Amino acid sequence: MNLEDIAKKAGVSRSTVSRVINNDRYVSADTRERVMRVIEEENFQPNPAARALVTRRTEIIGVVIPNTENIFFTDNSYFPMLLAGLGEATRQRDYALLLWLGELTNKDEHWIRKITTSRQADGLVIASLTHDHPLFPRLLEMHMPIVMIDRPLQHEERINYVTIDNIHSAETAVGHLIAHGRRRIAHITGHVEISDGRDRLIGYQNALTKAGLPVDPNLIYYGKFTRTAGYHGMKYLLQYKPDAVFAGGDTIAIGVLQAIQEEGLRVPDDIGIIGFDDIDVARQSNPQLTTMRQPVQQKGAVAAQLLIDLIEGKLQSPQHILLPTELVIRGSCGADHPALPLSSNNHRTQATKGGDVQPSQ
Amino acid sequence: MNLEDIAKKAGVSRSTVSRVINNDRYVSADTRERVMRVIEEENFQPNPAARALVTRRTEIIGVVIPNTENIFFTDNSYFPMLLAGLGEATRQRDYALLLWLGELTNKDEHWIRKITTSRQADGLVIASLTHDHPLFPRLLEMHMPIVMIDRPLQHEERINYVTIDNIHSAETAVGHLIAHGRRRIAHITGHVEISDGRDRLIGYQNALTKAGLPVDPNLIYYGKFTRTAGYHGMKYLLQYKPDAVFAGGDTIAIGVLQAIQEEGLRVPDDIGIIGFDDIDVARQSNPQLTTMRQPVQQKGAVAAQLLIDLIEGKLQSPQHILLPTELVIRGSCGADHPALPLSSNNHRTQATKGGDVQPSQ
DNA sequence: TTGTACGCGTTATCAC
DNA sequence: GTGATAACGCGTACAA
Repeated sequence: MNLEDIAKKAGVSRSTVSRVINNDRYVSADTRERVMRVIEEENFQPNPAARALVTRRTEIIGVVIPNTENIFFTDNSYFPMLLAGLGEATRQRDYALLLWLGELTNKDEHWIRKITTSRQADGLVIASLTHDHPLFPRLLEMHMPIVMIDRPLQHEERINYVTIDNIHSAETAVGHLIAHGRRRIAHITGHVEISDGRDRLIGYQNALTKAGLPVDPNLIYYGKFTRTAGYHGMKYLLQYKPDAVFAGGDTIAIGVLQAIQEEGLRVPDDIGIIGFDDIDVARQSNPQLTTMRQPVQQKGAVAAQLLIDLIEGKLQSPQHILLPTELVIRGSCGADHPALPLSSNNHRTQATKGGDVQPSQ
Repeated sequence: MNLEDIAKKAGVSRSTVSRVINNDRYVSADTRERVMRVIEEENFQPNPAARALVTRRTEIIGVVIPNTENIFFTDNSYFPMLLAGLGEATRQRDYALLLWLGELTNKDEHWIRKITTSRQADGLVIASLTHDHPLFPRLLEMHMPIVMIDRPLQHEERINYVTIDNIHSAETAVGHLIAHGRRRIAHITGHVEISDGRDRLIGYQNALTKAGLPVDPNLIYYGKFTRTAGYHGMKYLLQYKPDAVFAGGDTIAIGVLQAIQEEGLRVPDDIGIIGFDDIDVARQSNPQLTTMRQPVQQKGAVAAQLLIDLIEGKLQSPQHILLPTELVIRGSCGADHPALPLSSNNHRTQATKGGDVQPSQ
């Protein structure tokens, strides 16, 4: 079935059918109806390849998740939620979603080339790209629009991205611990090759400095966004007797909690914990995690919308979007109410008491 | 850049370039080399739309996850792992992956039509489709190959699928509880509109019957594959004093554990638990979950491979593939060693002692 | 308002 | 071995 067949059945020419399908104004009401009827009858869909060939648009957006090494799909729910947001927005705009899951193998070159030069998508959303990934330099040569999730660590000014204010959010989190009397606050970082990891470290340092506290290198453990990193990091850090830990992510925080409890110490009494993300696990631990919530699903949705706006020429590059975060206070930090003088100079980051509609442990 | 341009640069005709790209035998060694050089220089990739238009193949497989209602992306890691497997296999075969995330909205009709009739993919992998989903009847009219993950509850004989032997696996799990002295074994099901949920229920009943135990309807709670269902289901079931629970999935089991511990009862002493899946959370609870492991990632990979084989005509429909499962014994069932006379008549399902390389709580 | 004719970039079928 | 050339199905000037 093609336009020609439909045209014949409806007693019109092929171009008229095309006009009907593309909502061209210059079609009389009853021709349109007649054609529509046939289209419905035949359950006809125009051939996307033929269409793409002439319009040079596929109405597909590509989503690249470059580093899959377990973390992405087993250790936490960050990427799944991102995908949910991306999928939802993509669908609303009537686009399709091409998913590229990466891995660091030898075939990377072929994979990268396929992603960047094959015109299977009209644009790309790229999540959590490390600045040293071979894909990075290729992005700059590309002809289609790109939106990165997380602030790129190079060429920031030229690249579209959507993220949160990691630095300030981390400052707020650590500031909260300080405000509640913690003095030896440790930090376990996520991947510092990604701005999410790096900026939270910076925010941590800022908070200490602003409070007149020393930044002790011994209290910083360079990890990854995994439970295992949190666990081992904490085991290591315990020798330096921290009274609180700011974890670069909730998954890390879960590992931290486990390590602390294994040593017979109490959370939050002996050591307070604050996580980051507010993903599922934050509510499933005992005590539940105090954490800096970021709108992960919304990040995905906004990224997709932005990309499509770029593709359709409704917006011009570069676009930089910051989404709001929120400190959610639960049991792990030892303050059952928000400290008062927090984040007064930034309207994007607010401290609120975290509700919990889920069953609690 | 197109074939014509490359041809000009290489001093040959367009057809020759096409032959080189498609590895046609009838090209002399040095013409091939000359053409290849130009292709490399220009970083040329043939236009997929033009190619698809004539070959009628996109080299893209579609992956449909029909019901997204949170569960898929926040409550457990089943679908992410499936996706990891699908992505890996797809990539190995040099295909791309088009992801369709569903939701039950009014726009479904449009969405379904787009999936089934637009030729953007050469075939479809469909995960966990409920038998009452509007997509189901449409599948049967389709012209491209389809592989379902999970046994379809209708037209099983006509549809390709890859799954596990849920019935026998559930029997083995429950049999294990029985062998260790449990007599009042409850069951919280997953979605029984999916074979994964339904067949495990059947296996549960079979095991009881074979052991001469009564099947008490009061001990069966019809739930979903979520932690919340497990939690509420268990709260409800406690009035009937079960001494063990077979949970339809690990996520359910986590909710069960939480509910039991909240009531001051001990696992496994007062109530034993066996889960299903062996996803991440199974090792993160205290006690860790005894569970029936299924190879989720492999399910995805095998489904993708099967679909591509079908597309390329290497295999004929229908194909039914069963993957092996394995009982992993940890702390929650109260048996620190496998019971002896289990699963003796089925080589696909083995009982082994579960190792744990992860830090334990 | 509708129809005609051309071009999009490939592959495939012929000749040579 | 290689080069013309006819599809593939659609959008879109341009003509009517």
